[in-house]
Amino acid sequence: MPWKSDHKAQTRGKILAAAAEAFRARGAGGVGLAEVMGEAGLTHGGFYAHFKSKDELIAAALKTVNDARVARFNEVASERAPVSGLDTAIEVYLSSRHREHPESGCTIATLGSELARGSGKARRQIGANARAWLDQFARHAPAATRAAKQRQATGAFAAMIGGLILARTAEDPHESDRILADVRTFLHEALKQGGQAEEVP
Amino acid sequence: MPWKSDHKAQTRGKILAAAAEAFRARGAGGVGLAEVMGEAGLTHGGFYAHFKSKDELIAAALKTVNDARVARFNEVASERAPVSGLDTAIEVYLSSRHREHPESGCTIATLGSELARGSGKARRQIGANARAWLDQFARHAPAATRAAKQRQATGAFAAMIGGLILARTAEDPHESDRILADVRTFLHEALKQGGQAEEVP
DNA sequence: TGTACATCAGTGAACGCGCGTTCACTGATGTAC
DNA sequence: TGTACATCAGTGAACGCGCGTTCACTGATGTAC
Repeated sequence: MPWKSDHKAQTRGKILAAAAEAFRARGAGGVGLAEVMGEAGLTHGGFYAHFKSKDELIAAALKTVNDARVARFNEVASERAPVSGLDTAIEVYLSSRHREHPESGCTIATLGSELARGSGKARRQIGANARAWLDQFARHAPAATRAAKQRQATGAFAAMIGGLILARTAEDPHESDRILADVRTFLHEALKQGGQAEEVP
Repeated sequence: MPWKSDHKAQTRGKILAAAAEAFRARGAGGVGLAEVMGEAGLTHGGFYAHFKSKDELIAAALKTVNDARVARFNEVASERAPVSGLDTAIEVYLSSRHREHPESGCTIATLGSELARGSGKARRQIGANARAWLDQFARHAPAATRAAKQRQATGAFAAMIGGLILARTAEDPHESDRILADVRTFLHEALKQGGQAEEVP
């Protein structure tokens, strides 16, 4: 064959990386394919040799980036025991570093609302990304029962997503820092005190 | 004068109402001015007799709709005492009704991530909307001190926003209902048990 | 070892379309006589 | 009361632009002789 056997796969990887970064930074509807291809060092015409449509690119980029993020979190969370993995996630997620770098951050906080309005592959994948995190967080939640773990994971992830979005809407840096700190404290306390004992039918 | 004195103000109101609905349903970037004007019963050419730019329309629609929502919540919350206003907000916000009607719902959950990326009047207004809710919720939070009220308001609002977004990304209705229920329970317990006593320095 | 070839990843012009914005105009209306 | 007029809210064609997608092509490459 005229090109190295992994050449096309490598190019595809470059496109996916450029897409994942650009879409998170400026929204899926806010970034054109020409821009993504340009950032991958290519011209826009070659796009359809790699993906069937923009929708498919968004879905593939979401999956690639989320699988890597979930795997990395799993490693970090396992290392830090006996601190609960969920408490670790809260610290990393609700940090000024994450707030300032949407392009390398959580896909739900940046693209959740936009993609939930759609109906194609990207819509399905953002749902899968959310479910992957809920499952992962439930596995690392401090509560005793399966149902209580799931409740802690869902409540905490919801507050992380909303807290990050709130912090990003605030223009005053002090207000934004205050929001992140308040949600962190709120969540650590809620996980310490509640949800272990009773079942809600 | 050739038209009734409030005629133009009424038309402006129709445009604002159509805009607020369309932008929340399909995103600010996902709706054209021609569509907004059409839904207001007008042609697109007349737009600039009412607003200087699309950015200004978005900002004005965000403000109109949020002022009304905050005022309405304040009434409902005051009626329902001694149940805390924050607990009332949680029930209404994290409902299937709200999940299924983004076009008449919270502007932060639908447009927060998108507009936080911008830099014009719309960006400034979405920040103002968020601050208005945080202040309002803090006023209705059950904790004793000002700082603890603010912490409860911020944590709860963050979880409401993220919970609603998570519920909207889920395609399975049962999973979506489960998410809403779990965040509601998580928040009611957190507000019952935590945050009243100690100060975090 | 050197050359001719077939492959196919990548190029760049072109498509129809909808966008935000501008502008010359039209025609329904309240006022003045 | 009836008519002529001035106003200005609203119309609709036009602008330049960027979008997603298509397609005829080009030229760098590994293989065969």
